[in-house]
Amino acid sequence: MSRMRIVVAMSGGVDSSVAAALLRDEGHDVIGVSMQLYDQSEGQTSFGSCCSIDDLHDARRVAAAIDIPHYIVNFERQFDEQVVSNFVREYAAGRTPLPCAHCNSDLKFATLADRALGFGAAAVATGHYARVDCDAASGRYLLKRGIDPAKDQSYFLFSLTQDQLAVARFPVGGRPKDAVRDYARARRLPVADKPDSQEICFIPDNDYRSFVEKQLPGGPGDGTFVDERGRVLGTHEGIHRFTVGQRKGLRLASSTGTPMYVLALRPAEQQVVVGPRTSLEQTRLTASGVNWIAVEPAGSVQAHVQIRHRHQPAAATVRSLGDARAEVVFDVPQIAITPGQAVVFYDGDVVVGGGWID
RNA sequence: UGGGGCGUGGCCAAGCGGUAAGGCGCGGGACUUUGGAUCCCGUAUUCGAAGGUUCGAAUCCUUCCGCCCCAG
Repeated sequence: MSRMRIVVAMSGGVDSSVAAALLRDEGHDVIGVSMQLYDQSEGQTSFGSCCSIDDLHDARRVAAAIDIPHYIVNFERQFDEQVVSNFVREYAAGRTPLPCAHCNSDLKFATLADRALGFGAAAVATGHYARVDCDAASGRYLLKRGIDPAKDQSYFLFSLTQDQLAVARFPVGGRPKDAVRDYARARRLPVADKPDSQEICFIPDNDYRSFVEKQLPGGPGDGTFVDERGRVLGTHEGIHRFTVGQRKGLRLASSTGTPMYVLALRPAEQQVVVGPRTSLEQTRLTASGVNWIAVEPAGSVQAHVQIRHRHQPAAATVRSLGDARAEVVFDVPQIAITPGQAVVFYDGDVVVGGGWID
């Protein structure tokens, strides 16, 4: 690979730090950039876990350790517009958002990529476990799973466009997590033994409910729990507190003695429909905002389809409905198909495409 | 003080003579850069109290205590 100027999005975690180090060691002209995504002036050190002031500091220390310039860009407004507001809006609408995917396609590989061009960079790198290949035959860029199946993050990247993939670099995608850790230690990066981040980075104390409630225009609306026949079983304090497939926190002791799960959310009626686990099984779904990465199929294609992060891909038939919509029919019913989550179609390691579950 | 019903772990609740289901909640664990997601494990030597019948009772009998309903 020829030497080029590359901007690396540094979160302060191990993966993006190693990504920067790897590129640096390959001889590229690397520029570290960290995104400031919320107002730090109020002294909320616990705002989130991946973008806190401590993380920014870690990123700066890593940049110094590998001798690259480091900048902090202020994307508070964009983050709020692209990610946070969508997150709140989705919950209010009875859907379960996937903020990480929006952050990737709408912020990191959009706003940040634009800024990178301003630095004279030719590519944007992140610490995601995924790979990009260029298909010689079609000339299209392909998104593929990371080598380490346990850490693969291609699911969160399904909505990257060809233009975005063209400039995307995922230096750790071809390595197992252990190797990334080892590299960080060998390179003496100060974050080598930092724990992996998890949960939503902008939610303090993992309390997304309070976060959403503070931003809901009319505040949380009370509603009822109903069974599949519509019988009222109890009351709840807001539809945003639930997601399809949820079992815990319902505080409903079923009369049948079998666990109750959330089957669906009805925002118009503020109803949470609950029922037995077997009622969570569904064979079909439709998706919107579909992004075809490899190629949009003329007819139906067989694929392995993932309906949530960490979901074991399931064999299914995928059909384009046109207008960025698609239908998926699984060979075997799947548990808890959840509106708002991403559905991603795979052909082996290759992401054929993906969309948002209706 | 006529009639009827009921008292099972923090809560709901099955069992109705054979040696305490299950759900909720709680505790712990696994998993995890979405989901107070899911999953796994644990959670009553004891069934309001005391006697009795029985090889054996939470389950049958007696008495007492405490609730609830109908009628007065």
